[in-house]
Amino acid sequence: MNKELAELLFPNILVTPEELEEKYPVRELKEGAFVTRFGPSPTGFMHIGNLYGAFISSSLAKQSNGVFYLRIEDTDSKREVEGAKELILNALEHFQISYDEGYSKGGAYGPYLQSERKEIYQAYAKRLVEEGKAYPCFMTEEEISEIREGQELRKEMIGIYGHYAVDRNLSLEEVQEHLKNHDPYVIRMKSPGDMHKEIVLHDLIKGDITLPENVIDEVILKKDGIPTYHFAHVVDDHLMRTTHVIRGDEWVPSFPKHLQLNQLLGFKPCKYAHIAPLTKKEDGKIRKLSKRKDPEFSVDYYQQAGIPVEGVRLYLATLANTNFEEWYLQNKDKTIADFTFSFKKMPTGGTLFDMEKLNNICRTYFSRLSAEALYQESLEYYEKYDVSFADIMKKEKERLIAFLDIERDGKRPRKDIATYQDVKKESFYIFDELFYQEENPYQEIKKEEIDIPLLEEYMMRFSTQDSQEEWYEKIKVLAEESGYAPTVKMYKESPEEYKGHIGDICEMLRHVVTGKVQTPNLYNILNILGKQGIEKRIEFFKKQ
RNA sequence: GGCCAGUUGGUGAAGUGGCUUAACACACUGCCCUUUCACGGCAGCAUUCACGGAUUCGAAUUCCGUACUGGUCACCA
Repeated sequence: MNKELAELLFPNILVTPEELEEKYPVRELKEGAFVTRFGPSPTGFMHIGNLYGAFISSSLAKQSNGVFYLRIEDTDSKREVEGAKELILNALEHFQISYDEGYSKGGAYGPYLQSERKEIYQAYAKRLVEEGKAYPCFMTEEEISEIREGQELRKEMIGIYGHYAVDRNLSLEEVQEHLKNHDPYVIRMKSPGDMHKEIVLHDLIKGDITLPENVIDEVILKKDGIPTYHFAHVVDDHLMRTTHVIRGDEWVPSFPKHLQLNQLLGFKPCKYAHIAPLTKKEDGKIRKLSKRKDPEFSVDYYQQAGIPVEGVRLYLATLANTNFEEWYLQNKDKTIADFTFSFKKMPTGGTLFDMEKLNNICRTYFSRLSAEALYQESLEYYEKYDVSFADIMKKEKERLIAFLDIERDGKRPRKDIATYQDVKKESFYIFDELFYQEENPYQEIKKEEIDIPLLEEYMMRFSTQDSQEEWYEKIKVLAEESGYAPTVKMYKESPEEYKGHIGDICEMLRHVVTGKVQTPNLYNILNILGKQGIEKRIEFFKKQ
């Protein structure tokens, strides 16, 4: 009778599970190779949390010479957002997370778009019905919510199970009757579970977690014949021969369902690793990053803000494995690809996403870059987000690179740049067309403290031919002649004897020439600007 | 409310019975170096690991209870 029921429900499904098993054979991979996947649903933009999961999954596959694939989980047409699939693709590409097979790329285990796999899911659903492990349920939403209310009132477990599963044993005739009336229905699994029994999830990150056995007759096929996440996950990850399911830990509570589904279908379950969600602090409370509420965590925010791809990747790596940061700091010439990630070093609790930390990582990253590389990367950014500055960059390439190259030697590179935006912020004063356009370039400094005649005297002696030592020597002489201490030490010993010290002269020069309190080595900057350039700045300053 | 997990400094965290008078990084403070700032170096920043009890010669690390935080209980993923 189950056979007849299955035919009644799925008359058009001819493909059998056996054929599918054959079509998608077990992958021939080396021992220890991971097959992982990224399974986003196309419901809007990608956010950093999604990227985090993709990053971990791909890293694990790559380092084990396995396979990482992209599967689009679009089983909810109501929530699907147009263009979201492209957003996912773009984000993966931008953050250099490549996949071996998957949506838009193809592969032997496709299709990788769940909406195109309807037949496959139904083949397995049909088999389950045949074996009496699943059944059509014609309950209406009203009936179900009525049951729920009663359950809440009696403090019972909520859901369709046991005697609440009234359609479990519908006769063939009753089903036919419903079908004749075109009553909508879903397919539910017939749970063999026992509420009082427990199962264990051997989670690769969190360790063993004991959970109650599933007893709920979970919906596996919705009324439109499309599977729920639970069913699609079990069928797909089996057929696509996934070895390790890496997903957010919000899935832990539904693991018993997945286990049971695997058993019902006769599959060997994958290994599971549930990663802790990225969280943020809001009003003093910690909560999971949400796609809907936190657009500032959207992946293109980072692009716009000029945060380098590698900086984000490095930060994701430090979050993913708690020992990564130390390793990276100690291995200055290595990259992420050289690091081996392990489940053991993944955080078990929620991880707070810290922009300041990201910032710092980017600083370190930029400090290791050559001036030329920094120039190229920034140029790409500005060509997209600030064309006029990109033009200046191209026109004044040598000048900018000379500037970026200051103090960029191996041992103690400067760390003033955290984003591409900082390139402009830190360098604008070397370009006349930017500097003189500023509304008030001297905001940061106290004008009355500048000794203009002294600076003018200094310019009489200035020469771009001077070496740094000669340059410094000239200032020293000037200091002595004009009542400034030639060394800071001397000034500190008897401050009342001097107007100030040599550092003050340097500072005045810096202020007038750049309008900034903080710059890289002044000697280099003066040389980039040239004698005329500096004189022009002094004249300009006098007019302010 | 049921079930599950987590709780170490301002922050992220290392740590799974003695090597911990708690690593490392960020932030902060002070000093040093330096032509200023920055960079860098040094030092300071939890005598204590949510709280209470138990086990033990010995616990941040094991067990029990309490509190708090988070996750989850859809024909969403």
